[in-house]
Amino acid sequence: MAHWLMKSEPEVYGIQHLRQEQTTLWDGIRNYQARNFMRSMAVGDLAFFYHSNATPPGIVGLMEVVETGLTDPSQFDPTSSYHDPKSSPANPRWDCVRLRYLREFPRLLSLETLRNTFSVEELAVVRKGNRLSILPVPEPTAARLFCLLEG
DNA sequence: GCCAACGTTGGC
DNA sequence: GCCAACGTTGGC
Repeated sequence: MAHWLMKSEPEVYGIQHLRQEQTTLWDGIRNYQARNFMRSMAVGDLAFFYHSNATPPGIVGLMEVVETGLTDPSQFDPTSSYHDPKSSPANPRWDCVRLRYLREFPRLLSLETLRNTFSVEELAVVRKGNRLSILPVPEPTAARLFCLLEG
């Protein structure tokens, strides 16, 4: 069982939206590296929900991967801002996964605290200018995150 | 609003 | 295949 960090802007889709819906398709990922990380996810993996473009940015909750290998439907939708004209149902290029709400942490764990706690090797999100919206979290780092978030 | 980081595109 | 131009992400 692996751990991940997944970013979303709270004003677009935040942890509160997921708590209301309980499950969601994590669609709209249009970066090959992030897509490939989604492709290597397995059912039962856990993902830290990270609020980006927030004040302050940081980890706010926990999700579980409940379905993998899904084709992102928004790539075929001409009215969607995620529409990809180079993609077709016969040749889809973007995947997504389905996630389930697990819980919200009692306090946000800010990027500033993460930077003071982890090196870039331990947690890639602390690297300056990191734009990847989906990142793997090494197991030792995941264990320390749970201590910080719930201890 | 600014800017650093960096992926993508297109000319050659 | 190189590289400049451009666009996007996201912190500050």
